[in-house]
Amino acid sequence: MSHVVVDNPHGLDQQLAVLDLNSADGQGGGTGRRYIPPHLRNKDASKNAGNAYSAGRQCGYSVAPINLYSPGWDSGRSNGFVNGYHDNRTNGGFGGRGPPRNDRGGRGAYRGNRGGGSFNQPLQNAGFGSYDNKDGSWGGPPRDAAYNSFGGRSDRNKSAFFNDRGAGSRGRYERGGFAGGGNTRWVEDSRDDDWSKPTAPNERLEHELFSGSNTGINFEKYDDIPVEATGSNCPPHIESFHDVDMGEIIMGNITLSRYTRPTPVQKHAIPIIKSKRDLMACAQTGSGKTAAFLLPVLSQIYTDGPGDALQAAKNNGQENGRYGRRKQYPLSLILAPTRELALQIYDEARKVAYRSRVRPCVVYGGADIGQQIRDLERGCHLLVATPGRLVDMMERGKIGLDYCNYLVLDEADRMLDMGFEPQIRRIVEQDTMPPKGIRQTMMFSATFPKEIQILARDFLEDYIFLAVGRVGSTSENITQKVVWVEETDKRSFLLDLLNATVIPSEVQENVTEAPEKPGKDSLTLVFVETKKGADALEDFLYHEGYACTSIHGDRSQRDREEALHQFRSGRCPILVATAVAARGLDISNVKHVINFDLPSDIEEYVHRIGRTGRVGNLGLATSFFNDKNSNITKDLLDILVEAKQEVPSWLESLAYEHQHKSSTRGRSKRFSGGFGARDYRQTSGGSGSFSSNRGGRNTGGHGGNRGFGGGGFGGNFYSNDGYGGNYSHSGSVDWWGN
DNA sequence: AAAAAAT
Repeated sequence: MSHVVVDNPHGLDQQLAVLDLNSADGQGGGTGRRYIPPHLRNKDASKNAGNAYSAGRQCGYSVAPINLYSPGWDSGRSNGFVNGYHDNRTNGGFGGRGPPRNDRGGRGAYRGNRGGGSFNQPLQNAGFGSYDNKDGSWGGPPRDAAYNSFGGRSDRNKSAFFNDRGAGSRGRYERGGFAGGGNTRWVEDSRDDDWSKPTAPNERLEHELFSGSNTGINFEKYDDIPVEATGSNCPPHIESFHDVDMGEIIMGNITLSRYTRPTPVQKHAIPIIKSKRDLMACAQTGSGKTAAFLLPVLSQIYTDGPGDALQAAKNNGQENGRYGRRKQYPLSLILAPTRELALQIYDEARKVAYRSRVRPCVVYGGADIGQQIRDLERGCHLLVATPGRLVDMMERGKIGLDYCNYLVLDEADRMLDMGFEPQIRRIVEQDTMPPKGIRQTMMFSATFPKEIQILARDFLEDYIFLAVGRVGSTSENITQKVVWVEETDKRSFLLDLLNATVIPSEVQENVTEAPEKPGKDSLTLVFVETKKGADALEDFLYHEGYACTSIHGDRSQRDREEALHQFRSGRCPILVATAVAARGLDISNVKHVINFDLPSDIEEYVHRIGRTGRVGNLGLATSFFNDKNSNITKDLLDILVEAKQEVPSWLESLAYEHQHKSSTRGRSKRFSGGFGARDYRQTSGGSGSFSSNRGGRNTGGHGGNRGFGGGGFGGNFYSNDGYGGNYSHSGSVDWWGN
């Protein structure tokens, strides 16, 4: 880890270059047009049409709505603001974290970890301690009383007081058809048989969970997001959370979360899930999809109670004597690709589970498994997990999926991409999980390539396919800039960029902090391609005096979480990250995403820039482009055009050249490009050239696989045959030129 | 020649 402190004097030319990105763009001479600041771009409503695929495109499925929901029931709609996203949840959720670590000191600490492999810097309650607290509740006194004495849910504490100490009373859980009994804690916790009734409030917990999420986002744009639902007997979508009866607890937590209106994906997914249908949804994180499944699933669990799982847990408890409750039988399982995403979902689940008897848990690798086991043993009704660690837990006999009637695969494409398919199949098919048709299964994926289709075929029963237009990524609430920067100039250029912070002069008066010290309201996410590069760049920025931190896969889990926390909280408003942070993470207030290194894969690009401009906010994405990035030229151009962004002329020429040079070349990655979310938008949006542009990847002979894009959706998508096809990893060229 | 994820 050498600190290459580049001597960057912030030369005048550089500054000018940044302040006028157009002239900086390049080499090619720049595009010579005005730079439209993000806050102005959006005013042009006429540009809005961009991302709509035609809702009219039908896929051959009759949609015969069932009227399951009485629309009359208080369909009070509110206007304007919707906070219904999982932003901030970490802020809120981890409010109870220990005292903030000193930026600098802290950094020193984990910096050691990365470089040398020495691993012992004491990090106070970072990372694990944090979600230790989360549940301090149930079985006993909170573990980390100092930080979060009542960390757990009030109700749990309550029941702990009432029962744990006083020898559990009851047994009467009848709802699921069981006479309860015995004195396992399980039973104690369900001393009130009715899971649909809220438990006692707990101010402290309430504050911890809900105080942070107050983004007040103007949501108007969301009404434009196209959603298409196909499948037999698709229930009608809702317009208000009140249009479907989710019960007292859910409605209370919706209110506490300040969700006023459902997002598009929620409008559709909630009634589908509530009517017990399987679901395959193409939607991005940031579209509100976490709540879209958590709300109805938990609502259903509250209504139905624990059912057989209670008995199972009891038996288990008896078998294990006083060490009972060894094995937990979650009623619901959510699988996610990355640890951070799992945590994020878990944090959201805690909110939705507030004042309920449902106890959410999260397990993932890189953290002390013993601690996670102990957490599980306090009860686990809803489990959020990364696949590897869950398999581990199952093999250790800590988790039984016998009663897991709700299964959610989040970011399914990403999970497959990361090679989790064996683990996923192990979990879903080769264990004790109820079969499809019995359990209810929901899959979420940004793309819908063949691999996902097969998974859907195998895991889902008579499902509804939901396609939600992309919210953040390539839509117009993100201003995308591509700038030609040679490798050697990247650092100084970055500094200039950070200093300029692209705060348009028109709004300078509203900016309270100096641009070079972006406050919590303007976070900057800098992506690099390698872990080494992340370390090096962070060191560089650090020496240049920026409050920054970094995240990548070689850092300890604790450091990753801490870094994320520092970033989210605004203490380190600059985060240098590898691909680990590209997907799924929902961090509010990311105003600027900088692709210090462009990825080789356009989907990765889309995911990255999607970290900004979230939930209706405006964002800026700046990408450094040079010779090394020729492989992404064409795709990048497509994206820019599609999102109605300015296209540097040099990029255009390059794309043209490149296309000629490599017309026979295949595309990278299995399905990264094939029909990304953008495809399904775009193809039906009328850009006929789009699919053909994308070349031999998966278009050939495969119309049917293109989701609902290329017109072939109806065909072999639902049928179990017809997969044969050209999904070969045909010659690809990646970032390294492989 | 990367990254991610169970250890």
